[in-house]
Amino acid sequence: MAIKEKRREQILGSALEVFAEKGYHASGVADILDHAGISRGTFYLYFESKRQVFDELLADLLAQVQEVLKPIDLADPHRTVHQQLRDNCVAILTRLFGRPALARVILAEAAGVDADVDRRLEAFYDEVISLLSETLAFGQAVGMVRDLDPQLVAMCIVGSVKELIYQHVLRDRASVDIERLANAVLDYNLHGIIKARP
Amino acid sequence: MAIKEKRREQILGSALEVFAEKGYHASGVADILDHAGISRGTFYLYFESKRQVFDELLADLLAQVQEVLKPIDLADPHRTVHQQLRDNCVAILTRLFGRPALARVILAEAAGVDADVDRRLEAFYDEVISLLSETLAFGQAVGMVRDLDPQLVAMCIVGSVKELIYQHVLRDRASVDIERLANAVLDYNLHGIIKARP
Amino acid sequence: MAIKEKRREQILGSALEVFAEKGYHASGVADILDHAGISRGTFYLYFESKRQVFDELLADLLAQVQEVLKPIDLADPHRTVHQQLRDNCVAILTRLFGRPALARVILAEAAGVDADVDRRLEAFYDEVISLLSETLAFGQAVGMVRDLDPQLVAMCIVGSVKELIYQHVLRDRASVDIERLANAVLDYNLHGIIKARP
Amino acid sequence: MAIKEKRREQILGSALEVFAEKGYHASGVADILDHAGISRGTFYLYFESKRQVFDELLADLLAQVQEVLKPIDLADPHRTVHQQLRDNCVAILTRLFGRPALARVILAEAAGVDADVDRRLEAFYDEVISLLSETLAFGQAVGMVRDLDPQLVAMCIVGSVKELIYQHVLRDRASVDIERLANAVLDYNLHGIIKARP
DNA sequence: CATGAATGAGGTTTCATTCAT
DNA sequence: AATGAATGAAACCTCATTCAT
Repeated sequence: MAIKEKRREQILGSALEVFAEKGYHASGVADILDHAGISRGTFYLYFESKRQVFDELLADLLAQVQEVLKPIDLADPHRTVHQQLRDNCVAILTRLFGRPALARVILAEAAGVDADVDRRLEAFYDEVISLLSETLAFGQAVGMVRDLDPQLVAMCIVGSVKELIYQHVLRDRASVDIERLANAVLDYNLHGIIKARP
Repeated sequence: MAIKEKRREQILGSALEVFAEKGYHASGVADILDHAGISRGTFYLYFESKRQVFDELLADLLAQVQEVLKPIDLADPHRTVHQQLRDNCVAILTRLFGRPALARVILAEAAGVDADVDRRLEAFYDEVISLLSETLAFGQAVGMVRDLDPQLVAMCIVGSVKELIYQHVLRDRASVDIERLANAVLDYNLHGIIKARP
Repeated sequence: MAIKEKRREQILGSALEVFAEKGYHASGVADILDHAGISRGTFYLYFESKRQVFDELLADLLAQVQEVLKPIDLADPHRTVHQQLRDNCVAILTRLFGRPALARVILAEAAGVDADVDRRLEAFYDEVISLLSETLAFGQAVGMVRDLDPQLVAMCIVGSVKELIYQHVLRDRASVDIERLANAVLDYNLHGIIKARP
Repeated sequence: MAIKEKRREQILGSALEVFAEKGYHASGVADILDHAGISRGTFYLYFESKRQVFDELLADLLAQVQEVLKPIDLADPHRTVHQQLRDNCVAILTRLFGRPALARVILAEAAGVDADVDRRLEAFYDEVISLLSETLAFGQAVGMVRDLDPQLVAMCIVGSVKELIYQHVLRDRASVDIERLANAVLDYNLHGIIKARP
């Protein structure tokens, strides 16, 4: 049993690296096979198709991202809202830069794989945007957040984070200063770019 | 002469719609053929390969986007900086929402088509980010822009705009209120989300 | 009328050069068109197919060769048999080296074009071999020719001449010493290679 | 291991027969597939292209011919020069008539397949002619061979043998009297056709 | 007579998946 | 459980031929 699970993991790991390296369409089943050091037959003993492997990977990846995002608790006595936001930023950046392959696949390769995959990605981002949107609306209700369209701004926030990570994973800079990035994206999102009139 | 150019346009148009509809990999040359109402041979009379069609489309699309972006002129006596920024926003949104297929292809389908295409996209965004980054740095020099990392924030801005558009074309809402979107994304980028302490 | 015939000749000429240059299969109709400076439609106004052009060329070529070969007349009071043989050799070499393209096509490109063409070539060589064979048999009857199998030796003779020409056209040596070649092939065929015991 | 080699041989064998039967250009990969009783995919598992199959065949065939040709040893105490020549003739005729498809491909189908193939054929015949030419020159030096141009006569000899074989495989006469052919071609080449004056 | 854009059958090649061992 | 040779549907592309202008 455990051995079976191990094989699956091994194959998934190989697939992740291969997909991250060459993209889904440019990667043949043979590439995954070579990377994992197994034979064609074995692959289909554990997975139904190349597509299914990708599906499973994607589910994993999305779960990892979601796992890291913690809702903001205005009443938390130990950490200010700003600290919580910053922790969230650091956490997600840490996780994604800790597994650049993961980030590459989710941000650069997933789109365009398949109509199904596209729908799942869409659903995922929908959820993240919804969450953010609600958080923003709540922030408005308590007077912390400016007068803005929560839905639209939620999209913008998601986009700003995605692009920041995407641009850094793309150039696979091994060493990214996560703190600096977190501060930058947080500050940008909170205060914008214009210097306020004194 | 003119007829030849027309055919090319017709094929490119069909290809654009087909790629937007089904994605690059899921679209066969046959799909483009059917859509354009021409035969295999005709296609290869005008293009060398499916890949070349995509290349040409992409170049077109990127050019259209770049064409619309106007550098900010601080000394313009007729339009304030804010107006210029807003004009840019409206212009790019108008162009992309006016051709949703275009937006879909550039934002959702292009990545993962090919290593070459990926490089070209990367180069394109590099350029946009560089431009923005320089503009921000200049803004800082004249005291309009806050203390921030121009490079990183440029990425964030690009991401926020991309995602906003992406989310709207994805759900192909025929009627988008461009004014509202432009105002939202501009306001977000200028002032962030947090209500300033009075 | 005359103009029509001229066009045909022009196309045939172009086809001959193109086929000689690149071979039948490697030459597209387009190559012939380009060489002749005419358009696709025009070509099919004068010929039914690429194949038909080749057929016509081949017929032409074979006719030219046959035209040159004169039967040996033992009773000719003006020229000895040896002179007649030598004249034949010189004549055929002159004609073929005068039109190297022609020689290339008949010797190197014709085989393998088509089952039909193969049959026609076969028939042509059959005829030449038969003629030679009969001449040899007659030569034996009058005591000039050694005891040998006329049919087999006819084949050998044809082969020796073909190869000699083939090897020279292949390397398209512009200047071939026809006299020397004629003497060599004639001497070889008459006396063989072994020095007779004195 | 052995099984893989066997498949290759099987495919090569089928290809040889198909090419011999219909010629290179008239044969599709499908014909080879049908003949071998395998599927498209299997073919491309063992060969990169139809062209490569032909290349390999041709190399094989040329090697077989070359393998059979033994240089003449004037000092051989066991076999006279005449015997050695005759053995060579018998050997090459035996090998080629033993595999008529081989002979057909090498003599009738190879020319015109491709510029590359043409070059390889040319190189092959060059070598054979060179060898023969040197042998003739040596024969002259020791006084066995008449006064003749070794290069040209070498071409003639090659041509005579080629044509003899070609004419016989073309009509695929299953039963050829190799002894008779060998004697005929040898006698022809040694002594020519003219009865020596007593 | 001439044109050249259009055609489409047919060829080659790829690759995810199966199955006998 | 594992293997890897075999499969064949489906993709891409070419080019001799046609036909509307």
